[in-house]
Formats: sequence, structure tokens, C-alpha cells
Amino acid sequence: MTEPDVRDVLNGRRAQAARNDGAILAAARTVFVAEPDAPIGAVARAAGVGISALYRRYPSKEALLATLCLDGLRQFVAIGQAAREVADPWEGFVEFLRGIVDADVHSLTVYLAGRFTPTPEHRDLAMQAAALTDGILHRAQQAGAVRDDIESTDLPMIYEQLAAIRLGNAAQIRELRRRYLDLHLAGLRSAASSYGSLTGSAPTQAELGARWNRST
Amino acid sequence: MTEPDVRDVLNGRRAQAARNDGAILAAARTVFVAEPDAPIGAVARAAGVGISALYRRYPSKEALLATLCLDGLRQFVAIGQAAREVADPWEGFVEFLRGIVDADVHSLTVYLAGRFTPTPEHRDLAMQAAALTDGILHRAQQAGAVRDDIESTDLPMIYEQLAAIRLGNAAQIRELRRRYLDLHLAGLRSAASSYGSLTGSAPTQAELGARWNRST
DNA sequence: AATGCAGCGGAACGTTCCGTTCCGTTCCGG
DNA sequence: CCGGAACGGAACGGAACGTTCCGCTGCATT
Repeated sequence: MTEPDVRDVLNGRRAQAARNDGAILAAARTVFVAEPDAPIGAVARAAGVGISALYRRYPSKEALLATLCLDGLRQFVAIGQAAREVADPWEGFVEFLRGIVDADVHSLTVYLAGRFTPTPEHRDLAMQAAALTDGILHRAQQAGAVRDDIESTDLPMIYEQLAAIRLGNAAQIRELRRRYLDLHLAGLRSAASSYGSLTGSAPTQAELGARWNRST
Repeated sequence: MTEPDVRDVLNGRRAQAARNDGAILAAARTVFVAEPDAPIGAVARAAGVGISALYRRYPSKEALLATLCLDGLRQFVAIGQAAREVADPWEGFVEFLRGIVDADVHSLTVYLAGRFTPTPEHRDLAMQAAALTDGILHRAQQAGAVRDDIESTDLPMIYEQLAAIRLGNAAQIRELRRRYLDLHLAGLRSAASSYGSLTGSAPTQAELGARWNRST
């Protein structure tokens, strides 16, 4: 039972298993982002493996979704931390939004939330994400770049809108989302507030958090 | 078999049937707008009738959806015609978008499209709707109110984004949609284009029309 | 070379869900 | 008083899906 060095098993049964690990996660990502309640067989087909290769790694569909969502949350935090390092507040803000939208992190987190019972780790990362959003937005607002009547809970709603753009293949979807993110950004600039104030108010954190509870 | 005057049968079996007609359509509207692939039993429950009351009026679920979508298209055209009559081009444009979003016409048309085989009447009304959109947008652009790098196929994408806002009850959804429509409008104003041009290009009419074909 | 078993593909199973049909009942209209 | 229109809801048939299970393959160890 001597564990062989990873570099020594580039082929063979172990190596295929290791490759399947990645292939299954990548396939699951693609499939569930495109169709949040796709059957688990679609993931297996997209990964080019059988169903049992899935169940060897994840005890249930729910566990797979939970893992996927965890990955998405970690990605969200990483993007936020990178954007916080950008010197110019507006540039950092833009890079933040672009990063979230390009990676389609929203489809991996909120869309999947409610389809599994979240762990404390999920909640913890979600709070980190909210804190990052807060900081990046407020910095841009204090610099006078983003209009003041925007709250940090407005941003998830913008992600949600952009995530709803699902026209054509993946490449076209990304292109279209960039286009409409540009439009959102034009509306978010502080000078744009001269066209009139926003009616109503942003959702509360509690209302946003309610989406993590199972419902359907 | 003398058909009695409608005003004479405010109660009785015939009257209940007439009332059910409206109740069923209203319930179907509410239910399917909230959940595009809700079971037909949910509509019956929301209308307070049995399932057979539904099947007496519509031979299948598909027929009910087709009728609902037809209503939505007619509503779209009516809103567009009203907006065209507004003297100020920008005001008309705004009223148009507000009307579509408030009535949630998008959920009744595009969301339902693809779930039934469309009739020539559907296609005809859809073309009228596209023509109206074209006219209202171009008028606002020629008046210098809306930025020039917007095409008429951008507007359905904006509806789609706003229709994706589904947080809380119907009242809160409407309030939130108004808020984010305001944000979109700020980005659409011609002066907002000074913040930078839009990347990519709008979808083509053909790409938008593809959503009417069954897929899932 | 023999052998044990990790890993796998996919058929099979049980369950849930949903559209549609059908039957017994009610009660208006003539 | 009776025929039948309208209705409520149980029953049916089939599709879809998550999960389990079985038989096979081929590497690793002896």
C-alpha cells in the first residue's frame, strides 16, 4: 500500500481516476451552469464517464452541487480580493464586476443555492463575499466614481440580471453579458445619477439570504 | 336554446361558467408568470376550480399556454401603440419600457415561447411587436435622447434581465424591477455613452426568434 | 503468472410527478 | 320533473430522475 509518487502514474488506472476527478467537476460546472436542474446523467455524459464514476466520488447529487457551489464561492472571494488590490477605485470596481460576470460565478452560487442544505463553510464564505462587495463598492463611492444611491445589495441583483442572459452558445453569452455589463456600468457612474434618482430601495441582506433556503 | 342576455344570469350555472372563464385565465397568468413550467393542477388550484373545468375550455396545456402567450403579445402591441402616441420621444420610450416591465409581458411571451408550437397569429403579432420596438427606439434616438449604439434587439435583452428579478412577493418584485429599470434607463441616455462605448454587438433578430422553437 | 480489487459502464429499480381521461354528482333550464 | 351541461377529483399511463447493483476490465502486488 505504498502511495506512489503522483508524477509516476501519468497513465494507468490511478491516472485515469485522477483525470476523471477533474473532468467530472469541469463537466458538472458546465452542465449545471447552463441548466441548474439538469439530470445527473447529463453530467456523466458530458464528462465522458459512466454514472458510477460520479457516485464513486460524490455520495449524492446534493453533495456534488454543494462542492460546486463551494468552488464558486471561493472563486468569488478570490476575484474580490484581487479587485481590492487595484489602485484606482473605479477600475477595481469594474474589474470586480467583470470578473464575477465572466466567470459566471453567480450561476454557481445563488442559482445552485436552495438545491442543497448549505454547510457552515458555505455561510462563512458567503459572508466574506458580502463583506468584499461592501468594501469595493464603498471605496468606489467615496472616490466619487459610483453614484451614492447604490447599495451593496444592488450588485447581486445586477449579477442576477446578467446571469439571465442565455442566448446562443457559451461564447456569445459571454460577449452579450459584457455588452450589457457595460450598459449597467454607464448607469452606475455617479454622473449618471443626474438623470433622476432610483425609485424604490435595494433588497435587504436578509431577503437575499433567503434564497439559500430550500423552497421549490 | 335561446341565449339569455348576459346581464340576466349573474348567478346560476351559466354565470359560474362565465366567471370561471376569467378566473382560469387570470390564475393561469399568475401561476405561469411566476413559474413557467408549473403543473396544470396548480392553475386549477389557484383558480379555485377542478381540473375538469380547465379541460372543458382548453384541450391541452399547450393550448392554454398558446392562448396566454397570445394575450401577452396583444398587450405588448397595445402598450407600444400607446407609447407611440406620447409626444415627447424620450417620455414615450420610458413609458414603453415601464409598461412592458410592469405588466411582465416578457414572462408571458418569450418565457412561454418554446413550450408550444406557435401559430401564424403568434408570428404575426411578434413581428408587429418588433416593428413597434424599432419605431419607438429610433424616434428616441433621432431626438438625441437615447445613445446611438443601442439597437432594437437590445431591448428584449433588457426585458429578459428585468424579468429575471424574482425576489419576494409580487409587490416587491414590481418595485425592484422599477428600480433596476431606472438604472438601465440611466445607462441608455445618450449622454451616458461618454463613459465608453459598448463592447460586442446586439443579437440579431434571427437569434432572438430562435427562442420560439421548441428545444428543452 | 496468478490473483485480488479498485474503478468503471450502464442496465435496472423504485419513486415522484404530471398531463389527460373518466366517472359520479350537482343543479340549472325548460 | 327530467335531460344534460358543468364540475370535482380520483385514477391511469407514461416519462424522468436519483440511486443501486452487477458484471467486466486491467493495474498492482505477490
